[in-house]
Amino acid sequence: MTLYEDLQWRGLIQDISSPELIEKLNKGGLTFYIGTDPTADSMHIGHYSSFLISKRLAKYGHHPLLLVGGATGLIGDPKPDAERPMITKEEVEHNFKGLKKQAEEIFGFEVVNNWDWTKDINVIDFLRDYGKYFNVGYMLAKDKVKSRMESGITFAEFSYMILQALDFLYLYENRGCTLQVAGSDQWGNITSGIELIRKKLDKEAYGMVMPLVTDSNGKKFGKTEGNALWLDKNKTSSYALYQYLINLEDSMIIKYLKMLTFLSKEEIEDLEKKHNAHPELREAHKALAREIITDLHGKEEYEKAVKISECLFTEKINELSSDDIINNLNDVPKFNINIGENIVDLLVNSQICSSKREAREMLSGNAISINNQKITDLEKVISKEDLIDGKVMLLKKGKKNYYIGTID
RNA sequence: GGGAGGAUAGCGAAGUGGUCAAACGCGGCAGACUGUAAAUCUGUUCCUUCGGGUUCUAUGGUUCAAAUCCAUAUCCUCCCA
Repeated sequence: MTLYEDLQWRGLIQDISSPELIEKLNKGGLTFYIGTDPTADSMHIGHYSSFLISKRLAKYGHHPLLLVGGATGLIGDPKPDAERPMITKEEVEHNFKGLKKQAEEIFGFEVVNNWDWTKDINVIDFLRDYGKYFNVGYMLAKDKVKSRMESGITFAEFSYMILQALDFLYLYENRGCTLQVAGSDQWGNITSGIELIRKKLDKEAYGMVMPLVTDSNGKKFGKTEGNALWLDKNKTSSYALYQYLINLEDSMIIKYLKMLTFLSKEEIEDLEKKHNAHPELREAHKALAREIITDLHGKEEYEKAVKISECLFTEKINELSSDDIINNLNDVPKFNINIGENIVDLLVNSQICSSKREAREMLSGNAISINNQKITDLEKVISKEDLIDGKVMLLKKGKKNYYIGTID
């Protein structure tokens, strides 16, 4: 199977700028880049899904450059709905450092920063050297700009595409980079860069975009409400990641395996058969979790996550000793126990519930259990009897949120 | 600079003097069913010492009573210059 066929089979190609690219991809030897802006100090699982392409292409003999936008992060890529809030330069710098380190650790390729070649361009040069190549009509026709004409868009964000085009031009001229890869929402920005290169240098550059990874409801992969799934294991534990992956909906799991792992066609087809025969065994889910967590955090972390999950979600849970809990479940969220405290106060103080009202609601709704025993008594007071071996407490909220209580 | 319109809970959006802690939809959370899945159904979704308390951009005002009326400010959108 050629590279292009492989990418196609995995569902990773939404669009390419020219059919010539197919042959170039299959031949190898291209320098290409994929970028992101430092809007947070850690990447999340969404970044992983798109940046993974760098490893795929590298395997076939291409040269990846990872761009973290220290300059573009200060401006903000227009979102379809609303203007981004400005973040401070210090914040961007802080975020940049975090992302750079992560990108190097996880993907292992060179990281470049567009701040380096953008910071010294003055306004006049910017307008003459780049602005002169952009027709406003062309810019207005871009989807992202169009969708913002009603809700409003500032000149800063409007100009974003010029900055990104300039990046591509710079990398083309200075690093021999002829291809930019990104998620499909970047299509407009990529074509701007291709146009700029064509107009200024009379040279052909290429673009390729991947479809956004979404679930059956069109929701972005990795977007759990509230907290993102960070790649930094101190922000999102391997266990939390494992739980997320193992709980993905069945109908999407094969698609995810293709897009997010390096498993071969044969291996995935085999998993598909197993999955269809016995979906409740979640073999495909487990394979996905294994591949991703091992790649991100390493084998040990993965095994730990499996172990914790097995302890908590099988019959084993009733046989756990306090030592088992302390030694094995260290990725499970913790809280402090005060003997003599009312159960409602405990839930609020430990931030398991956000208010007493909610805590009472949970209790009366059968949602709370201690050491696997349902608690419904609002007046319950925590005593030594509630601790396993007098040391720890295993508290569960809902069906799958575990917390471990310890005494100081 | 002139004119018009707007700002309501996480989001979208009703409400234009009391019956408003504020309809409805989405999202969230929980329960049932299951397989730690999806779909579906049910409940819930400001805080509370369960008496009540604090909310509808902000500040002042009118009124027995304000999300609702008035004034000023801030922000946003559109149109004209």
